[in-house]
Amino acid sequence: MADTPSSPLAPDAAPDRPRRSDATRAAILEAARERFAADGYERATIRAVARDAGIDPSMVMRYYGNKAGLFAAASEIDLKLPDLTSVPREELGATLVRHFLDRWERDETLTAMVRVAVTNEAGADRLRGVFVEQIRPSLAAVCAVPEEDASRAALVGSQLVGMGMLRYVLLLPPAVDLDREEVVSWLGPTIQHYLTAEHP
Amino acid sequence: MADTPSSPLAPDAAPDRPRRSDATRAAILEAARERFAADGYERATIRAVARDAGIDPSMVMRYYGNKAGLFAAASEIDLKLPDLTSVPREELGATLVRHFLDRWERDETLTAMVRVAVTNEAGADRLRGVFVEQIRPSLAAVCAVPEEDASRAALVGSQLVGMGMLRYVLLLPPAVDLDREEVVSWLGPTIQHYLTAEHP
DNA sequence: TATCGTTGCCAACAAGCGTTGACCAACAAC
DNA sequence: GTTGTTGGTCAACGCTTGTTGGCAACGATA
Repeated sequence: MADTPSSPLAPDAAPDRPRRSDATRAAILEAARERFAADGYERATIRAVARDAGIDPSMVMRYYGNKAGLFAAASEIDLKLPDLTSVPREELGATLVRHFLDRWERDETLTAMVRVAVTNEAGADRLRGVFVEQIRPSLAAVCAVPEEDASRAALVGSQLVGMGMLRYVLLLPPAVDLDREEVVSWLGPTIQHYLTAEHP
Repeated sequence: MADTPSSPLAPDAAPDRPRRSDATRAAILEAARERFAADGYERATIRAVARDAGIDPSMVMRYYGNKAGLFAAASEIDLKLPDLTSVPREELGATLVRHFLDRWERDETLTAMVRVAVTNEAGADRLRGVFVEQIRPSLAAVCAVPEEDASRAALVGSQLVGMGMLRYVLLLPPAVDLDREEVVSWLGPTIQHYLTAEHP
């Protein structure tokens, strides 16, 4: 469930020499991200991904091993969270909200991750991994009570994920209609509070 | 997609006389809620629901028409939101948070709805319906700026749904580990603010 | 030019799905 | 006691899915 099929190439220590199939691989990944984002894990079929990418389904299998491997590759994500210690303390909340709105709107990876995570255990693992490896450490650096970093990060995450759900996944009209800076000015202080308050 | 198959009984105006099959129907619904909650729409198979209920798959079809009808029946929910106008104004937030934690923990209906809504359009409709018909009107009665009732409700919903996602669906450890009153004392003021602030 | 790994297509497989219709047992009404 | 209705099983259908293996064209290397 967690191996790297890559391709029948050099068995080891091959520092990723460019392959003739790189364009195809990229097309597959892009199609996969779109399908996973639109349909979730089960309804996103390998056949549909292949069709979108303009190739045969068996190519997807060759390059990514199986459906789980395809999702693993398509859901790799680096949130690129900024170094929060160099952000003016009173702008932490707004900065984070803006960053997440950006990340959510740049491509469909986050939507795909959430849609899959909700009904697929491997997807849920992936999302928890993002939380543990990226969100939590980044927030810990500026958390008001260092030993509460996990729960504070969970609170921040709950507000950000919740807005993402309503606005980008469920497409609830009043959430979609909020304009960007409106979201920032509402959620910013909330995040700020979860992060910097000494006590609830 | 939106008819009521019920059963081959009186064609109309039959005020739901008890049927001999009521126990079976209830068993099917309970099994369905569990399966939808655990697996989402696609992976929750009619065969599995029938197995859990101890009957034949074709019974599910007879009583609920098809899979969509089964979900429609299993996802009927009344949040039973209290009349917020009779809640002391400064306790609005805490009251709402407690109510939602209760509702989420009483049975698996909410988890099922969220799990399905994320990958199934009918499920998403259902959840948006709950928002429009139950959450929004209830909150509108106490909204600080009446003409902003939709966006305020979306903000409140985003925080509540987000915590529900992390705590009951994704089972993110630090969100699961928060104890109840801790959640109330963090989210309460947030909800309170979204609801009663004149301005972000 | 001959070789060999790579890229791609095609056809098929086994399994699982939602759904259907025929059929039987128990009950209720007359 | 017969008859019609209801509750339930069984076996099958058509379809889609993930996945596999064989085979042909291509491109670099020798």
